[in-house]
Amino acid sequence: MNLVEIGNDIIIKDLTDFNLAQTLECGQCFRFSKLQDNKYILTAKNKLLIIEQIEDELIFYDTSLNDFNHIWKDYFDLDTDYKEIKDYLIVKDSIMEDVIKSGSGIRILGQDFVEALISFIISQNKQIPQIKQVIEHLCTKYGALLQQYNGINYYSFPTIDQLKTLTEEDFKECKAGFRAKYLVDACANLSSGSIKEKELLELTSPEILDKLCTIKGVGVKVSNCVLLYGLKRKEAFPIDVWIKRVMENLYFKEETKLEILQSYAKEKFGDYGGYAQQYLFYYSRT
DNA sequence: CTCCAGGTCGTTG
DNA sequence: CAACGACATGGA
Repeated sequence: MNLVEIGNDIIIKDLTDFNLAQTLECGQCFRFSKLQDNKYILTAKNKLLIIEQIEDELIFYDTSLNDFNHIWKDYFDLDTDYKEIKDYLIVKDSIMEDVIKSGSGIRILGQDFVEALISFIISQNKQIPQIKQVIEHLCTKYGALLQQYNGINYYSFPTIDQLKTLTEEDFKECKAGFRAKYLVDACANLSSGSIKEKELLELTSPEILDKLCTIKGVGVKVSNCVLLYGLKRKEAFPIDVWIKRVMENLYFKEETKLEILQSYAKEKFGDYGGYAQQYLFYYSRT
C-alpha cells in the first residue's frame, strides 16, 4: 500500500478496485453524508472521518497513522485483493461480468457488530433514507458527542451500556415504530451476555445465524447482514427484495423461493457470496 | 387518500 | 409447513 503523510492527513495512492461513493452508497452502511462529489463525512468505530477520493488517491483528513492502521485500513477492507474476488466470480458465472462492472469499486466495510445488528433490525420494511433517520435519532439522543463540523454536531453510535437502559417507548420516540420491541429484545440479549460478539466469533456461520435468529425481530435476512457487515463473514448472502428480484431476472426468469435462491448463491458464489451480493444489490439499484 | 418500503411474527388453512 | 395479514412511520 502506497501511503503518504502530509500534515495531519493521510493519503493512499495508486488505489485499484476502490470507489468511495459506491462503497458508501451501496446500502451497507447508514451513517455518512456527502459533502461534495467524492467527499464524505462519516462516523464509525467511535470516530468522525472526513474522506475524499480523487482519482486513484484516497485522502483521510486529520487522521493519525495509528487510527489509519488500526481502524480505517480494516474498515475499508484495504488489504483485500478485490481483483482476485472479481476474477473468481466472473469465472464461476459470466453474468457477473456486467454486474460487477456497474459497481466495480465497491468495498465491504468492516462495521461494528452492535451497530450492524441494531441498524439492520431497524431496516426491516423501511426505505434507506428512513432507516438513516431512525439511526440518527438514536445516535443524537443516546450517542456521545464526537466533534462539531461546520456547526453540526456528530455523535457516536450508542454503546450497549447506553442502549440497554432504553425502553420500548424510547425507541418509538426515535421513530422505530413496531421495531421498538425488537430493539429492546436485541439489547437485552447483548447486555445479559446471552449474545456476545467474542463468543459468536468462535462459531461457524450457520451457528451464528441460528443464534442471532433467537432475537425477536431478527430473521434470516437481518442475521445474514450482521454476519456480512458486522462479523466479516464474507460468505454470507443476505437476500432482500432487491436481491430476490435481480436474481429472478438474471438467473431464474420466474418467481423463485428464498431457499432456492439461497442455495443457488451458495453453490455459485461460495466463500465470496457476500461480495457477489453487494455487486448484485448495487446493480439492481442502478 | 392509498400504497408501499434492506422483513418478521403470529395466525390460519 | 406454506400462505397471508399486521405492524409504525413517512414519502410518493
